[in-house]
Amino acid sequence: MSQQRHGSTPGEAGGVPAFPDLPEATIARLPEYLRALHHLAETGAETVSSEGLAAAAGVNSAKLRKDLSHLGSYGTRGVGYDVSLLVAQIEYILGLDENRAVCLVGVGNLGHALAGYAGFASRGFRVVALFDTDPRKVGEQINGLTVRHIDDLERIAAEESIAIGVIATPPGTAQTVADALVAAGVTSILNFAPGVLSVPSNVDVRKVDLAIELQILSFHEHRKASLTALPGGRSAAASPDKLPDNQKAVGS
Amino acid sequence: MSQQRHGSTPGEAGGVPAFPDLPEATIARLPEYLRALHHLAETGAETVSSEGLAAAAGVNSAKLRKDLSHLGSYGTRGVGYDVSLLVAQIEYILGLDENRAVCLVGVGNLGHALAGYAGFASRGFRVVALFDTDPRKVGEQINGLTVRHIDDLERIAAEESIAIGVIATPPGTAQTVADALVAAGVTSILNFAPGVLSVPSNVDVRKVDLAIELQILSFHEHRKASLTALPGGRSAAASPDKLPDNQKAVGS
DNA sequence: CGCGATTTGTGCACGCCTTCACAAGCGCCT
DNA sequence: AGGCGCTTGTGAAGGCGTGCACAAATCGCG
Ligand SMILES: NC(=O)c1ccc[n+]([C@@H]2O[C@H](COP(=O)([O-])OP(=O)(O)OC[C@H]3O[C@@H](n4cnc5c(N)ncnc54)[C@H](O)[C@@H]3O)[C@@H](O)[C@H]2O)c1
Ligand SMILES: NC(=O)c1ccc[n+]([C@@H]2O[C@H](COP(=O)([O-])OP(=O)(O)OC[C@H]3O[C@@H](n4cnc5c(N)ncnc54)[C@H](O)[C@@H]3O)[C@@H](O)[C@H]2O)c1
Repeated sequence: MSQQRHGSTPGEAGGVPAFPDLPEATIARLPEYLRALHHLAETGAETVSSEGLAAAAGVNSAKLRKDLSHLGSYGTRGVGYDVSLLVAQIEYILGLDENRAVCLVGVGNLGHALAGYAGFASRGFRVVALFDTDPRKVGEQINGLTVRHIDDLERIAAEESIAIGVIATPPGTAQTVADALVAAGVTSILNFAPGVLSVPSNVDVRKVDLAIELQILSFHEHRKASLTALPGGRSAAASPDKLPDNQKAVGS
Repeated sequence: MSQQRHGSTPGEAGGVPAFPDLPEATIARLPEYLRALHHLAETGAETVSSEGLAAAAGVNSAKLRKDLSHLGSYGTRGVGYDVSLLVAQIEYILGLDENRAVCLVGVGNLGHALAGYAGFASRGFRVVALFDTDPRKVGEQINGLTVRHIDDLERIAAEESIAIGVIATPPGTAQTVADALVAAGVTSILNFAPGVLSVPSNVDVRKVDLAIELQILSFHEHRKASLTALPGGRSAAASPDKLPDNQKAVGS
């Protein structure tokens, strides 16, 4: 896609793993590997083979090995990967050891659910602030956090060093909120409102759109239906796949 | 306007547009085009240029044209695309004219928000049933729907011809729920629980994982930080991009 | 100490996707 | 009618990602 291209930086010493520029597709899969590894660690496993980890993460083992090789991983031939070492490696690469501060804007239906979600904390993030404009919402306590007015965004973002913002407001106000986040120094945005955000090139935006996911599924339903309706179309037995075709990475 | 190439099924007559097999990347973008088109239609526009629509959808105009060409679209050179015609085309391809029935399993924090989400209905779907196992939840009314016990899934799914199921239960029960959905005849699943689902090959699964999205953003934060810290790294001015790099498609 | 079993890391080929660049088509204006 | 400007549709090229297949490395055991 766009940025990387610090290509070499040959002045970097060989000891510390510097900063590899991984393929987008790879970094999109690392979180899945990480989750699988945590699960394995809980079961007491100390090492995993690429085959085993790949199965747990739902990918091809060759792909997994190539992904891990990109981050100069330490596996042992004949044995596999050291689980805790690999966890540490991936967490480092993803920057999860920094326990990043996240703020959430829009405490409505969806925002309320997100604010109470335990998955944030357990996966390396701290929700440190909630914002809304609705005077009935401002002041409300959710999960130990007080909902603030969005006018306080800039001040609080600076105080808490917030780098990531989540937008859960109606579509019409999403761009305004995004602008406010950017002005407050946020450089990564996760957007739940349908629509395209325009932000400076140094800001990353990822989007989650429920309806899009459903529509993609709907397409496949449509396709499946038209296949079985066709005389030439082989029935279900025709599918020669190995994996239940998902979104690739995403990247989606 | 030739448009053939739905590969096989040569017995197909030329009149009806048959069923083109679109690239995955293309179908992942169609919903975004559709949303942009609806927005344009509201503003009264009757036609759009590929440039204009591409901007509204946040993609490259060449990519948009190629995508539309795949579905044998009706554009007019020198003029652009007829908005309402294109809307109809895309809705047909995505199968949205069938107003598909969707069920939601797991009416907790997240499920409650989803059940009340208006975006389902406005984008081509009907939420026709809610399921849970918690006796305190079963019987509850949400948005005009009664929460049913999951044991009723099979019966209701058959009655309502439910083809799409949404999973919003804890991760530990997601596989069980998926199995139940499959047994009930559901062939498309949208999964919000972290983890990998295993399903028959004729069932499509898409996954939405908040934490993964955040972790990908975290990676980019990490990368950006290490760039500015590096002596050789050009500052923000170095980025030569045109679009704020997002997840691709696909991919999710 | 050597051998075989096992598993990683990767060179390579292939296919998909993206992007450029431009000819062909269309409407409008003169 | 003719020409001109605009926009689509697409051929071609390049890049990226995937998966195969295998050589290299490591361990355990005899
Ligand atoms: N509810 C869902 O399940 C769901 C699912 C997918 C996507 N979404 C999307 O997520 C967004 C939120 O959905 P919702 O159902 O929670 O809507 P909602 O109306 O319940 O909540 C929106 C909240 O945003 C607040 N808000 C409005 N403008 C604001 C501003 N400028 N700054 C700060 N806060 C502001 C409102 O006061 C309200 O509390 C919408 O864009 C929706 O399309 C929702
Ligand atoms: N809350 C969020 O914002 C959020 C965000 C991202 C992902 N998730 C994921 O979504 C899922 C749901 O999250 P939540 O916060 O709503 O959890 P929750 O505990 O609030 O809700 C889970 C619901 O599922 C029901 N349930 C449990 N087992 C069931 C079964 N076998 N059949 C039917 N229903 C069953 C429970 O009774 C409960 O009502 C989790 O997997 C979570 O990781 C949640």
